[in-house]
Amino acid sequence: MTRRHQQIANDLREAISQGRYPVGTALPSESELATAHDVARGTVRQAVSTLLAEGLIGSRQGARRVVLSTTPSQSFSQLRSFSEWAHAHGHSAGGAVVSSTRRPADPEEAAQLLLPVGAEILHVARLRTLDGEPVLLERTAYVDWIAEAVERLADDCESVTQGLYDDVGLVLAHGEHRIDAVTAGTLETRELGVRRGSPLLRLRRTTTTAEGHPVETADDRYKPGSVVFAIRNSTQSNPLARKPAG
Amino acid sequence: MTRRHQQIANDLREAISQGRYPVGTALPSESELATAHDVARGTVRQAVSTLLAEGLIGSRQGARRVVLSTTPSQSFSQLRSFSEWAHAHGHSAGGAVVSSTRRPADPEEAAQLLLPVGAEILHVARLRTLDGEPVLLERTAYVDWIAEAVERLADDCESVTQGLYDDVGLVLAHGEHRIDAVTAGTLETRELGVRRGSPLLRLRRTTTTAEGHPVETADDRYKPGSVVFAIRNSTQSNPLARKPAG
DNA sequence: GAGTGGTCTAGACCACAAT
DNA sequence: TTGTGGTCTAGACCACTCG
Repeated sequence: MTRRHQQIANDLREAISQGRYPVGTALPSESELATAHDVARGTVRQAVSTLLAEGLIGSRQGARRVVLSTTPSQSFSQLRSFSEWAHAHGHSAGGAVVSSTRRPADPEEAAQLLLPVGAEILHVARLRTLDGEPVLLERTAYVDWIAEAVERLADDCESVTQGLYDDVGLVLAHGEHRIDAVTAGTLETRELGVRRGSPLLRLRRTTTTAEGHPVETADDRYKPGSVVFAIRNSTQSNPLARKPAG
Repeated sequence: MTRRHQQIANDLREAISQGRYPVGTALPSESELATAHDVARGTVRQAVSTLLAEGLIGSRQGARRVVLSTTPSQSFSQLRSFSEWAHAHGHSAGGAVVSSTRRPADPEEAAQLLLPVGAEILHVARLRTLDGEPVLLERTAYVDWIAEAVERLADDCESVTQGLYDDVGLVLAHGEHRIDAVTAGTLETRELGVRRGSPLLRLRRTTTTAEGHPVETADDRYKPGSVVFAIRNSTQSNPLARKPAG
């Protein structure tokens, strides 16, 4: 079932990406859109608010909404799942488990997963490839109630997210991400084929279910030049934060 | 004037950050909040939708809203302005102009600023310090209609954003950011005091006015260990995108 | 001053979750 | 079955922008 506000948002998104409203131009007014789609004004407002949150348009009281960008941002699942993201861009994704061990959580992992220090977790290191090229080394700590399902996955499983959904119906709904740069260590030097000491883009993330229960916390290190992270923000919606390192 | 929905959002944000609703617990229902604040249900929904966008809470049809995090994210102005961010964290910010020249825009700058290649821009390199320590080398290209105001700023101007607002009333409203990792070059080696070839966190950003007119495009390179970028996202709101490098 | 988006109300019905 | 959030309506008033 597509809701009316979704339909209106889709229509606008498509019109923008097709160039009917170039960057800098104004969108039709709320009342015009309401009349055109035969809905109440509130429904139109709900539709444009999603485009606002996506950073596609800007809004100011008294003036018509303005197009800021023509390229929509990606879905959460694409951000979370390496393979889903790769496929959406026409690349093939691969993966291989480097190591898989159960051990007590270190203080950092315990804090991220809301567990007591020393609680048992499953630690998995995976090498991910894009079109056969290694681009990413991923170290993940899983909470124990999902550990068995993770261990049942094939070593070269292409999509961990999909595998866990198929097996136990797990749906990941929220994520917290921290991005910084680090130096390649011994493991990255060997697995990613980079020089020792070269820069890597690091993404640390903790993912939770819809109820807010932590499932995994990961440390992903990207080979330089392979991936860029992009954010649009504004006075009206601000997802990105700069933090002191720690 | 604080709107009623803002007041409700502030109350909830404060209650969450004070631990009245720990991570994982449920918020009161919409109708309870509506009764408690003596407003219509729509007003409550507007309030909780801002917390949803901030990633503080999660929401599912049929179940009460759940607290995901107790730490609010920062404002857009803090992200844009290095000095404002520093002050909010109890640090002192400094700056010094390394170079300032007018020259034709290169293809990358022209594309970001929606200018023809070769149009004149003002290029400024600045070293930014945190508590006296150099942490960031910033190269910015400004469009010509703001160039004179930028040149009027003091060389050790602490906040460029504030200076431009005071001088010509410029307000920056939207930003697009791309994050990756690069290797320190000659200039960074000298100014940031890092070893040649060491990793730097790079943030490239383009900022526009509320109307969507580009004002500046910058390339900021952070000393490793000085800052981390953080993002919260979910199936319900997704600001961050992963892009193939290019 | 006319038009626009921002706020707010008071209702209605539906889809989904919990029990 | 009951309660919850999600959708939608039809109106009202206000703050702001722009010609």
